[in-house]
Amino acid sequence: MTTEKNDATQLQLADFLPYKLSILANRISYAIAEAYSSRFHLTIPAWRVMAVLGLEDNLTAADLVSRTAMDKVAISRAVASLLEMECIHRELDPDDRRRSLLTLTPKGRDIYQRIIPLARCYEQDLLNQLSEDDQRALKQITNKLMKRVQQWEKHNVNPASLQETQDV
Amino acid sequence: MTTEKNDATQLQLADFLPYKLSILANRISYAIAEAYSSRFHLTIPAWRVMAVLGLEDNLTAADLVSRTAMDKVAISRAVASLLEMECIHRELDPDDRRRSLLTLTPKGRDIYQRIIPLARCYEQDLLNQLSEDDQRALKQITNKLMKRVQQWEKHNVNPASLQETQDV
DNA sequence: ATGACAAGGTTACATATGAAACCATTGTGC
DNA sequence: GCACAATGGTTTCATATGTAACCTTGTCAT
Repeated sequence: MTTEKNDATQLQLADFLPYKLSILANRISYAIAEAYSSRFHLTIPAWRVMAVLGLEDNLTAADLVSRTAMDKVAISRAVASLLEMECIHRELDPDDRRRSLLTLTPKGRDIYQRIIPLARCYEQDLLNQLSEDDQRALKQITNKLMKRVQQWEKHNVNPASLQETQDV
Repeated sequence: MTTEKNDATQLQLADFLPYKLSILANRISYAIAEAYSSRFHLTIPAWRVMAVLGLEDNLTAADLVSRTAMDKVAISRAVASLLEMECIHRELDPDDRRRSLLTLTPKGRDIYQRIIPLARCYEQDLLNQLSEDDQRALKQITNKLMKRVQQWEKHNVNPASLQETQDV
């Protein structure tokens, strides 16, 4: 381990938290996606839509947007592909014909229920690397970081100008 | 907070660790990228290349691949755009004319040194949300998780088949 | 009613990305 | 030396993604 200079004018990418998180998260997501895409030909967005519909029926595309943090174009495309695969069923909302209500088909539910244990298996394997304390800590830490990022986005400013607003 | 069923046949996306990490990391990266791309017109891959070259001169594209976890096509494109912006300089390696050696230009180094504090500011703002203990814990946790993901990739198998090999 | 504007979704376009084919150079076996 | 494999990098092509334009249906004030 060569201890590089770590002053303000240097930056070791491998020690830079945002970089580390990005690499870690992408590799985890990619590994899991590999598992279910090879078995069920689902993309990540399509799987996320199914995951939400597995918990709640008769959702609109807008509901999916708010529950998945994906934009509406991605939802639209994921829905289109799931319709073609006959994993979900769509019908117009009689009360508002701009909306359509989405539900898993039996086939979709079957696939859903086969992916769940797969996904949980990966997650559990990761959690098994951590002590109980670590698991609790990780949960708290990600929540804190997420809250802060949301503040960045809400205020649409850089952290320097936020440094006083710890109390928001 | 409606406490949903949390048995093996259901999955609350918002509580699914890989999903949370993915959303968190992407939003952090995006926010930071927004800051330097708007100021300096750099993409994420281009910035990563500069970050590495800021620490070490005369690297080849292959060196960049191994130091950034990006594939060689991404490196090639980032290098091309940085050359056009005159942020880096390229010369053939006299010992092996397949290789070329990359170095920041004065202009590139200037931009580099203006991005560093910006990047550190965001990172520090995130770390400021955490206690000292949390910061240490996060570092350990990400290291542990990363090691495990590398095992997944190395063995090219799903975690079920790895569960005995905690000792690798 | 009716015209302006908002909401739900889809389509079109421009850009980003990755896998595989490719070109040039170097190393290797004979 | 000379075929042939391996290495370093770039280009091509097919796919993925985001932004903006768009179409349809609803809402609201007049």
